[in-house]
Amino acid sequence: MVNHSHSPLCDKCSHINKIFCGLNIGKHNTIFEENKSVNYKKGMSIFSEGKYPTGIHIIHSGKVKIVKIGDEGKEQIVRFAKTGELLGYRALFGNHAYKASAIALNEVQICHISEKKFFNILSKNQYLYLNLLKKLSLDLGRAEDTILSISQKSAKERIAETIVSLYYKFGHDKNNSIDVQLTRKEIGNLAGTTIETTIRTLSNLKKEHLIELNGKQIVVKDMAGLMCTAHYENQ
Amino acid sequence: MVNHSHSPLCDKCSHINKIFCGLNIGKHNTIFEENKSVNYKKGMSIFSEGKYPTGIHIIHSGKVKIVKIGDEGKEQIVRFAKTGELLGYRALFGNHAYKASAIALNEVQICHISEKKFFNILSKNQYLYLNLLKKLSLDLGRAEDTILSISQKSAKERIAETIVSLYYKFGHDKNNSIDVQLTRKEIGNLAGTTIETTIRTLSNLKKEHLIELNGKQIVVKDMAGLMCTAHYENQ
DNA sequence: CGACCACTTGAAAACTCTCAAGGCAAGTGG
DNA sequence: CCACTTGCCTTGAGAGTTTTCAAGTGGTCG
Repeated sequence: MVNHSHSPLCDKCSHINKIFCGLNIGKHNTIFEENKSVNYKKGMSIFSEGKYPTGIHIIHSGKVKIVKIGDEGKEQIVRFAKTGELLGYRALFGNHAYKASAIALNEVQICHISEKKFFNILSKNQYLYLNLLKKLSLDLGRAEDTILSISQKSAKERIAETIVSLYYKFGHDKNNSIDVQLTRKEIGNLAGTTIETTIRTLSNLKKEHLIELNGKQIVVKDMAGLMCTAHYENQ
Repeated sequence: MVNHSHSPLCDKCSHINKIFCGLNIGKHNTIFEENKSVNYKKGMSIFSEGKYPTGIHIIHSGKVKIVKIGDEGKEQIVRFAKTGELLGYRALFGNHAYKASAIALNEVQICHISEKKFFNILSKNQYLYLNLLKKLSLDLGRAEDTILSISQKSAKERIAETIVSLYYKFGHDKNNSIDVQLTRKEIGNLAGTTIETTIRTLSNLKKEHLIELNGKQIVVKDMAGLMCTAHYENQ
């Protein structure tokens, strides 16, 4: 299933990773030189809900969805992560099993740092703590925004909001086509609704000339209108 | 509005606060001796969405709800905090305005530590970082659980789940009466539903002999049944 | 070509919300 | 002490949204 490649060595991560960016070059090498990156194909899981963490993961390249499984096996996306982000540190700090799974959305390369090594690095680089605290704070803030949205907004508002979020999270090309490919089902569960409602709503947004749809590609035609529809407040 | 009392000195916090519990006695004094505790009456806000933090707050005693305000001014409770917990550190670490408000649920005493002093303490007590990371990790996990619940569960399931959560968060007396008084509206918005649906659902749960209602007092009569109704999985 | 998967559409059913009205208890002012 | 106000709780009924179920399309892959 998993392809262990001996190159590239993951000192490359040091350049793409915001959280580790302050480490000096010498230290970089000691962190990453022994680590191998691991490749995951679309749909493969990087870690799974219920398992125990053995360290942290750094996304060398690619996009990942963090999902939880509900009672009837229905998947719920709680977050995305992309190149340069850390995964799995929450379970490590919380000292418990993973409470969600990480699934590759496309071809993903992951570097793994063992728990021991990670805490060792932490103890020597205090600002890393601050970076992690900041990251967790932002994630928690976003999660709470999501709670607010799902609780109080209509399906249409939530889907419009979801599109805006995806636009900012994953970026877009010069045509404003969002740089991520999700199924209708995934968009629906991001917005906390069913696939049918998602399809109907996307259709409506298209009719209102707010977006354009080309298969899985979503093109934002009228960001202001979308934000207005979403009652979007936060960046 | 606010009653500044010069006693008790807040070194008392050191005993009730899990996050600061490892500080040695000498350091305790330097942290807390200059701080005054502030009293808040029920309904008063300790800090408000949109304002900028000047430090962190420690709940010396009492119960607090963390709320966000939705588009139409509708309140959404995203979290509770009680005696011994820290408030407002997220905005501090994230380096942004408060994204939610903290409202006293009953008589609350709060100690405030300035930003400067707080970071100073942090820099000298590395394990504090770990405690905070752990706390944030758990909060994020809980927020994501909430997202899952609100997205996938019915109103009845969510209200049953809310009762179970309140039971564990705030504790209960020997009769299994939950140790917090919330309005129907607050319970509803915790569960992500309206006051009417909340009332009807609580009624149904009572008819099914899962709970007993005495005004705002909720007594758990059949925890197993409640958990089953809620499809409750996590502690 | 057939199987499969994702997408789409329609119609009915179910759930939840909204609106309206009334009850009850506590607090206020005459 | 009583009328009045206020806030919270409760119930009913209809409206509205969203889900569910069913059916069908289109594209891809072996």
